Amino acid sequence: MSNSINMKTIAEKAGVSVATVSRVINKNGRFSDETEEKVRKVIEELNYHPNTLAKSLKENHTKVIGVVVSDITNPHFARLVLELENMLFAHSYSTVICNTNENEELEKRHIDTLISQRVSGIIIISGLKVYDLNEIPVVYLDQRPKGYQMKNHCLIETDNLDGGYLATKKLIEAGCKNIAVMYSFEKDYSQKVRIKGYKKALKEAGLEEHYIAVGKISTDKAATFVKDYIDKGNKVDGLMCTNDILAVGAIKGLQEKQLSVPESVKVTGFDDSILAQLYYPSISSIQQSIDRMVKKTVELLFAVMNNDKVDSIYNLSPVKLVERDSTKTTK
Amino acid sequence: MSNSINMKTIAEKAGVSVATVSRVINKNGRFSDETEEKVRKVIEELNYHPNTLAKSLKENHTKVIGVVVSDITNPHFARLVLELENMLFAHSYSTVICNTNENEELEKRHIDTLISQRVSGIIIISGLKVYDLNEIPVVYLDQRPKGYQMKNHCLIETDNLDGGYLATKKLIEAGCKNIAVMYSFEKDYSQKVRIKGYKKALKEAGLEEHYIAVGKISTDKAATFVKDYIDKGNKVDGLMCTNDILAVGAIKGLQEKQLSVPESVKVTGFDDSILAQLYYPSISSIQQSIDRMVKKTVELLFAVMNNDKVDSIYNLSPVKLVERDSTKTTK
DNA sequence: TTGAAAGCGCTAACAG
DNA sequence: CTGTTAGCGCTTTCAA
Repeated sequence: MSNSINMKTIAEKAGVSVATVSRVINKNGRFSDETEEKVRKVIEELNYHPNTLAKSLKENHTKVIGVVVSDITNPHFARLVLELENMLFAHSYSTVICNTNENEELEKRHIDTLISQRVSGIIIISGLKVYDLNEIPVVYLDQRPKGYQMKNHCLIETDNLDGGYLATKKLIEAGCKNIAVMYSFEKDYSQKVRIKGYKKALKEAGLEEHYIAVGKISTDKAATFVKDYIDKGNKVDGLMCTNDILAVGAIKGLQEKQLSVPESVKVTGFDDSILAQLYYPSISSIQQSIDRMVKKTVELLFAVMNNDKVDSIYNLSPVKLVERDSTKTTK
Repeated sequence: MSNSINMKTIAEKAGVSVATVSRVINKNGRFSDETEEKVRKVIEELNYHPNTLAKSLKENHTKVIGVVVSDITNPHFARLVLELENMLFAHSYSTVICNTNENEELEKRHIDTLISQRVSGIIIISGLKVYDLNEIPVVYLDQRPKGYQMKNHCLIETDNLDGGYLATKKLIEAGCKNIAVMYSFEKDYSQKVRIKGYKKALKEAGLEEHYIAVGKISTDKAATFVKDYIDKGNKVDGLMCTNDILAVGAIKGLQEKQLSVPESVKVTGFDDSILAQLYYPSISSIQQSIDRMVKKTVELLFAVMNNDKVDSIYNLSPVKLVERDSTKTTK
């Protein structure tokens, strides 16, 4: 083991009992300044680190939260996880991050491991499915899981409807007439709602709907499918993509078809990730309130953990459109 | 606590002793098929998850590895962490990921927490400094820490010298005569060595060295500093950047100065991250052997954990140049 | 093949 | 203010 010195060692060296050592470590009062000093000195000298395992076993709760995420290399998820980890750490909680690769079997194993570790709570950013861990609090973040029920499950999500609507409206305002939506046909809930927003905006403008379905989300697929679409003789001058990765691929594809962005076709992304900021042309994208969502998530999780009363176990965070070059009008 | 049913519950329900339950769970033999079936059935029924805390406390070791990383949103680090997590999980280890924001105080707190959790080992990707955790094995990955000593510390790193050399050589071969290196002046060890490679290549070609130092790594800073450099009347037709983020910023800056890439200036990045692949123009970049490094790291860590003999506690992983548009010759 | 029981390091009730 | 001690859930030795 990493360390065989324990409270008993400290107690003996300091000439006190283990109870006293425990008290000073946990600042539980009931000891004199003099005693405290003695104990602290020994702890320092021996570079003692209390065993969290034993503490948790005894206290019947751990200060660790499990975070289950489908793909940490997706910049949007990475941001979410980073902020979660920071905020949790500030509350003296550790974070165990689990990557599922969108694999159900793997996700199950990860969750079992988390349960065995007796984590205090779990945050799930994968949208795969709903879990009934009765004893252990779960908050779903950003991705609405299959089987979700408003009354039973905690969910913090983004206003995808408004996002889809705002993005599409921007294209309409920029003068686009043939506006298609590009999405992955492995449609998760977020995408569905974003598409709803798209429809709503088109309807208001009296325009027709057009769809470009892509396989698994990747820039290559997006480029291929948009080229196909063009080859089939379809007209597009506006393209609402359900995320930034698709938008990047779409622009690549359009350019290969000699359609310049934004001159010939205007494009919007979703997530306002680093891709949208850095790509050339830079991509107008829907920005989510990451900080707000993370804050809400942690608050809700802690509330459930403490059995506090909560106003609502659901929260919808607002979005805004960040305008960049991909939707510039060139008058 | 998440679960108050324990081995005793299972034992009673199954009409056996806790020792037997433990044996079947851990497949330790010494029980009949009949007994096993009984026990497994009860476990299933009660949806029992053994308490890892108690197990670890008793066994005096945990199956968890701590990973300390300076910035998970850096795509290069995200890749590393993802692969580590996958590989560790395949070995039945959990991963606790800690983000330090390059903050020494925070890193210290994180490491203390990991020690208290009695993690079996720690992988550090931050380059901040060397830690002496005597009892607990540490492997430094990708970033050589300050105070590193070949004899005492485990390190898996990339051949930064060759990387810097290859990138610069590419620029030379592409006909560049005024080749500058752009780096962050918060120079970490990797950057220093990449710059060494740059010098080596220039020397071979009999060219002069030029430096553009940027503050904290960011695209904005990179753009600003490169514009400054041009404004001061300096000539550049080749730019070796010590990472992809700087390269992206540099290209932005050059373009704003009406210097097109690669026509007027050729640029190389480092890390071959998604930025290099997606940016327009796409950026030639040095690719590291992520999979190999991760594999070596885990192997080394486990070897140290098991007190196995190891050939070497150091490993240098090869790099290669991935050529893209930013260094294309336009003859 | 099985069970009883000690003990991992810690906290907290209880006694002083 | 301080110490003694039971017990958290598990593994493992020892005995049967």
